[in-house]
Amino acid sequence: MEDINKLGRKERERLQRKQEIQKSAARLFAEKGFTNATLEDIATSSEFGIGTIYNYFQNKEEIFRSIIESILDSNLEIISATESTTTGLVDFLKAYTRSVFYYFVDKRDEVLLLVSYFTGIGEKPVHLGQDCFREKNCQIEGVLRKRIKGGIESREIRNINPEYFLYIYHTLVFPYVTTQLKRKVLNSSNIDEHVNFVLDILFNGILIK
Amino acid sequence: MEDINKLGRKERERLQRKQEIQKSAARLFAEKGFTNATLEDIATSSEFGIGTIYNYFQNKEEIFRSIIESILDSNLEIISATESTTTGLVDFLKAYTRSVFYYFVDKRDEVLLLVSYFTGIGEKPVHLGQDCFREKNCQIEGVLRKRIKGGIESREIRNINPEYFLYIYHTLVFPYVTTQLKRKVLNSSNIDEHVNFVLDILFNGILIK
Amino acid sequence: MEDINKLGRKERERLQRKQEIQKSAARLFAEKGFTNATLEDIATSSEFGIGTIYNYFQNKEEIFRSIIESILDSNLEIISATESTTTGLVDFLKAYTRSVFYYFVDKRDEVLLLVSYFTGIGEKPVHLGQDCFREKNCQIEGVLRKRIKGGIESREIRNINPEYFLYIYHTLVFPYVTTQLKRKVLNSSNIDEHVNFVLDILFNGILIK
Amino acid sequence: MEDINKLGRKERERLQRKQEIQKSAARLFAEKGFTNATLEDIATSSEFGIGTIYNYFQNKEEIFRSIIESILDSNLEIISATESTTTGLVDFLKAYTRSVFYYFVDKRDEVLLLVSYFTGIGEKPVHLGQDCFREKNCQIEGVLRKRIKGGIESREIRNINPEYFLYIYHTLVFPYVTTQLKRKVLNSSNIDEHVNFVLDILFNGILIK
DNA sequence: AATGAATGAGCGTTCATTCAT
DNA sequence: GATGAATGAACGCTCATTCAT
Repeated sequence: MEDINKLGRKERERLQRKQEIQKSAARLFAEKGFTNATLEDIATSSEFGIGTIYNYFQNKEEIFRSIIESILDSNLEIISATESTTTGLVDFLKAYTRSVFYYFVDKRDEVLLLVSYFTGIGEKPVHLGQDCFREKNCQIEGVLRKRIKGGIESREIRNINPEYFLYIYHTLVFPYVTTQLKRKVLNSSNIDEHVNFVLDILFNGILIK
Repeated sequence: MEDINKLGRKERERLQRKQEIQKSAARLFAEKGFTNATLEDIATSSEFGIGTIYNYFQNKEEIFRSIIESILDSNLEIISATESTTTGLVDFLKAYTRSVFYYFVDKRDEVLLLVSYFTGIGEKPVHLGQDCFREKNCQIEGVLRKRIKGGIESREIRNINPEYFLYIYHTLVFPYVTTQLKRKVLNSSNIDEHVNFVLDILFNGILIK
Repeated sequence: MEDINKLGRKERERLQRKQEIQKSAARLFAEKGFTNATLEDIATSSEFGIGTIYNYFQNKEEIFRSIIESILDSNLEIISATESTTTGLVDFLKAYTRSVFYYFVDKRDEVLLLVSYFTGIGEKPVHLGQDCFREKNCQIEGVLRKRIKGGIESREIRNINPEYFLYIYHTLVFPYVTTQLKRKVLNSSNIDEHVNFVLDILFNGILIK
Repeated sequence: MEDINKLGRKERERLQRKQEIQKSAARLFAEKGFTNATLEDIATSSEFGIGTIYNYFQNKEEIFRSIIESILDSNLEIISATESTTTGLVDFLKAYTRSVFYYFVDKRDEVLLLVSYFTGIGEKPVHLGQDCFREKNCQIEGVLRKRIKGGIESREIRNINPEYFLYIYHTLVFPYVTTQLKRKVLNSSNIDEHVNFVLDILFNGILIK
C-alpha cells in the first residue's frame, strides 16, 4: 500500500484525488450497483470531468477493484493489529468484531461492495474473476482459522467444526452490519449495543441454561 | 397462487414454459447479476426465441419480480405450515430452519436473488421499488416476531431484544445458505449436518459452560 | 373489380370479410400511420385473428395497396359517370366536386390514405413504388385534363395553363376535404355549403369585380 | 430564436452541427416518413456517429419537433414581416404568398414535414400531441384571419366566410407547393410563374366575366 | 378456414472509452 | 493534467410473418 507520509506534495494530491473518486464511486456502486452507476454519475459526483477519471484509473472495473482492494487491506490491517494485541480467542473475537463494526459504520458503501462481491450476490464487473483477491482473503481467513483452532485446543470454546464456524462468523457479522446500515438501525451512536448483542448470542446462544 | 392441478392442458403447458423461463433467468441473474444477464442469454438458455419471452412476461424487470414473488410465496407457505404444526419456539426454529435449508438447496438461484434483493446488496432492476413486496415480507417477519416474543414470555429463551434477534436470525441463515451453496460446501447430502450446526450455535453459543 | 352480384355465397362472404379488414385497417392507418398501426391492432379491431388476415392479404403492404386501389377505383367510377352525364366544364366540375365531397365524407379514412400517398406526404410502405397506380391515376387526370382543355376551347373558362390548373384543382379539393374532416368542420349535414364555397372561389375568385 | 451572431465560436459550431443533423433528418423524414427513417440513416447522412446525435437531441422525436418548430418560427417571421410592410389584403396576400413560395423552395423537406404534421396526414411521432405547437399556429392563423376580415370590411374582396377562406388559402398554397416540389415541376427558376398563377385563380377565378 | 404462439431482424437508446484540444 | 464531444457495440424491446394445430 502506498504510504501517504512518504510522498511528495504532487503525489499526495494525486492520491487524494484518487480517493475522492473512489469514495464517490463506492457510494454510487452501493446505491445503484456496478453496472447501473455510470461514469458520468461518478464524474459529476466527484466533481471531475469524465476524461480525468481515466487519468487515475484504467477503466471502470479498475475503480471497483481498487475499492475492494482497499477495504480488504484495511480489514487485513485490523485483523493483524488485533492478532498481535490479544491472546485468547474470546478477547480476539471481541476486539475484532468491535473494530469491524466501528470501521464499517465509517465505510458503509465500501463494505456493501465487499459483501456483495464475496457473497457472490448481486452484480459485479463481468471480467473480475472471483479469485482476484484470493490471497488477501486467505490471509484474513487464515488468521481467523488459526485463532478458532487455538480456542478449541485451549478449551475456551466447545469442540465445533472450525470451518463451519468460520463461515457462520463471517456470514453473520458482515451481512448483519450491512443490513442494519441499510435499514439505518445501526449508526455511530449505538454500535456498542449491537456489537454486544451479536457477541452475546454467538458466545452464549439464546437458550436459558 | 395458480394451482397447477386445476388447469387445462394448454394452461398447464403455458405455466410450465413460464417456469422454464423463470428457472433459466434466475440462474443467469444469480450468476451475472440482473443487468449483465441479457435477454438473449435468457432466451438461449431457456431454448426459446427472444420474442417468445415477451409472450410470458411484460419485460425483463417483470421476470425478476415474478421470481422474487414466487420464492417469497414459497417461504410464506413454509413458515405458515411450520407455524401451524409446532408449538414452542425451539421446535418452530428447528422445523423452519430445516425446511428453509432443504427448500433453498433446491432453489439455489432464486434464493440468491431474494437475498440480494432484501439485503439491498448488489444490482437490481432500477425501477423495482424496495417496498414492492413489503406486505409479504411483513407477514413472514410477523410470524417470526410473534414466535420470538412467545418464546421469551414462556421462558424458552433468554430475554433478548426480539428485533435484533429477528435480523440476526435472517442475516445468519439466508447468507449462510447462499454462501455455502456458492462454495459448494453445502449440498443435498449434508444438509442436516449444517442445519444442526447452525442451530447448535444459535441455541447454545460457542462457549463452554 | 370484383362484381359482388355475380359471386356465390361463399365468395360473397369472403369479399365481405376482406372489406371489413380493409375498413378497420384504413381507420388505423389514417389514425396512426402505416408503420405505427400494427397487425395486432388491425386484427383486434376487425375481430379476426392475426393469422386469418393472412388468408385474405399477402402481407401488411398488400392491405394498404388494396385500400388505395379500391378508393382509386371508386374515384374512377365517379369521374367516368360524371364524364358521361355532363357536357360543359362548369357542369362537370360542379357535379364531380359534389360527388367527391359526398363520397369522401363517407370514406374519410380511405381518402386520408389516398391523399397522404399521392401528395407524397407522410409515411407509407417502404416498398410501394410511387408509380404503382400510375395507370389509374393517369386515367383520372386524363379525363380532367381533357375537360379543362375543352372548357378553354369552348370559352367557358379563361385561357389558363391546364397543367397548373389540374394540380390547383386536386391540391385544393382533396386537402381541403381531408383537413376539414380532420377538424370535424365538415360533416354530412353541411357538405353542400362547403362544396358551393369552394366552387364559388374557384369560379369567381375573391375580388370584387 | 438563437441569434447566431451573438455566439462564441464553440456555440456557433455547435449550432451549425445541430442544423446539419436537422437538415439530414428533415430530408430523410420527408423521404421515408418519421418511423421508417432510422437513426442510423440520419447518422450516416449527416456524417456523425449515432451516439453523437444524442449529444444534440434528446431523442428521435425531439429532432422532428425541432424541425417543425424552426419552420414554424420562420413562417411566423415571414408573416410578421409581411404584416408590417403591407397595407391592403391583396398586397398582403401577394407578398406573403411570394415569400412562402420562395422560402419553401429552399426548405422543401422541412415544409413537407410541416404540411404532413398539420394536415394530420401521414405518420408522425406517436407521442407528439397535436396541440404541441398550438400557440405558434394560432399566431399565424390570427394574422391571416385579421387581414381577411379587414379586406372584407374595406371592400377589397367579396363578403365570403373568413374561416372557410382561411383553410382554402392554406390547403391551397401549402399542398400546391409541396406537391409541385415533389413532382419537380416547381423550382427556383419558375417560382414567379407559379405564384402569379395561383394568385390569379384565387383573385379572379377561372370563369370568363 | 381460423388461430395465436413462436420467431428474430431491426429499431431507439445508452454508455464505457478515446482523443483532440 | 483536465476535459467532454464523438463513437459504435450492445442492450431491451417490437412486430410482421410463419406454421402447427
